[in-house]
Amino acid sequence: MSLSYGLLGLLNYFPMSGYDLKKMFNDSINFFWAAETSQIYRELNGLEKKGDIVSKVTASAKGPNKRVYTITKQGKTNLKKWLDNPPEIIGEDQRNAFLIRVLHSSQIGFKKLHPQMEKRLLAYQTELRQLNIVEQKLIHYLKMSGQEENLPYWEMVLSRGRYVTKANIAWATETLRNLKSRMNKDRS
Amino acid sequence: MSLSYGLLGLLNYFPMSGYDLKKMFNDSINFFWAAETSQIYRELNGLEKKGDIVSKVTASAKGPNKRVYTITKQGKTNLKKWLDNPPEIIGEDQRNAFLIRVLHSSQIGFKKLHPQMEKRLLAYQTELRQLNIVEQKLIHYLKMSGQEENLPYWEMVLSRGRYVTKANIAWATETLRNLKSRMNKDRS
DNA sequence: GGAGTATATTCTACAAGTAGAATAGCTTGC
DNA sequence: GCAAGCTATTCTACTTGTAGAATATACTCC
Repeated sequence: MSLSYGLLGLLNYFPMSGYDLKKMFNDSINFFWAAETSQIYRELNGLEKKGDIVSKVTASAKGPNKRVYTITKQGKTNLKKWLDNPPEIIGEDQRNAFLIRVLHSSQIGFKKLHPQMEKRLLAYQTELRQLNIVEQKLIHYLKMSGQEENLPYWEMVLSRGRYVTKANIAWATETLRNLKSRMNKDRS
Repeated sequence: MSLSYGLLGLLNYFPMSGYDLKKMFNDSINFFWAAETSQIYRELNGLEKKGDIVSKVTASAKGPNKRVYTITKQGKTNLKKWLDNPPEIIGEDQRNAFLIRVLHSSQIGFKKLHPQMEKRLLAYQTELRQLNIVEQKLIHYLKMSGQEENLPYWEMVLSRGRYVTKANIAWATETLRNLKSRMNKDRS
């Protein structure tokens, strides 16, 4: 549900093929919602069947023909309706496989958890740098397509990414200190 | 995969029925991994078929017979093996339906996003309070079952919850200010 | 003109998650 | 004794996500 509206919202910027959409998706929504290519195409099929988008095969500038999807009037209405009617409990999945590992790490001990946490910290730091790169790309996208009105909303989402990533960095840093001091105690 | 090891790790504390497990899960892993009852039972079937756990029907203290699952030697080995061999990229899903809404909210405008954000802030604040309650419950669980060695790991996970929830609170607070000032500009 | 790369979509199979109904035993209180 | 409520598990149907193979066109550089 959320994914298909995420895609529909992007198609509301301008018509795109599945391929284009996937690329745009990778630089944007993908930061808070993962999706394989095959799933994106499946969602597009669903949206077309539903009547929220229509498609037309068009020559590509540099490749085989592509199927370009355009949002319909119904699609625009449905997008707004969805945005305007959030469920009582808005899903915010905290699904996090790493935390399951941490939780059960008494089975391997502080010493073996430490390098895993170090790796995680590096990943968080990379993520933070990525956010800045993505921001530049997005501003470019939006200006190119006369979508500046969307900029503030993208900034809100990016800001959230920074807050949470920084929190993760702070946590990992503190936990590494904690792990190290516990490792030293174990030795004594 | 992650879920089944999450459950296996809990069963490593002491034998439990699916029902008990679900209750314990709700007060712990559920904070960073959601699962329906039906899914937990399905995972238990899978784990038993695989040989990581065995079950035995036992009289219940206050209800119908229950099927109590016990981790096997193989299960303990597999749990450790899983913990000791994290994938190169450890999954940390940021799947967040609310951010998809924010991203596309130019379609409804700042004014309609504001109350949604307020609601979200309240949810974050509740979450923070919940973490403290859960912490007390968990300490109780662990002490009751002589699992104090696991306490530091639970504390790490809870600490992460606090960091991220506080980050969300800070973000929502800032964004609400932002939305309000933009709403005022719109009026002019 | 051939190899490599980017473009572009489809397909299959399976795993995991969602949602809730259905069934049924046992206890407690009236 | 029976209704309410907790205990306990199973079942069905469906949706979404994961993973990657397969197919094919077109451009680019050598």
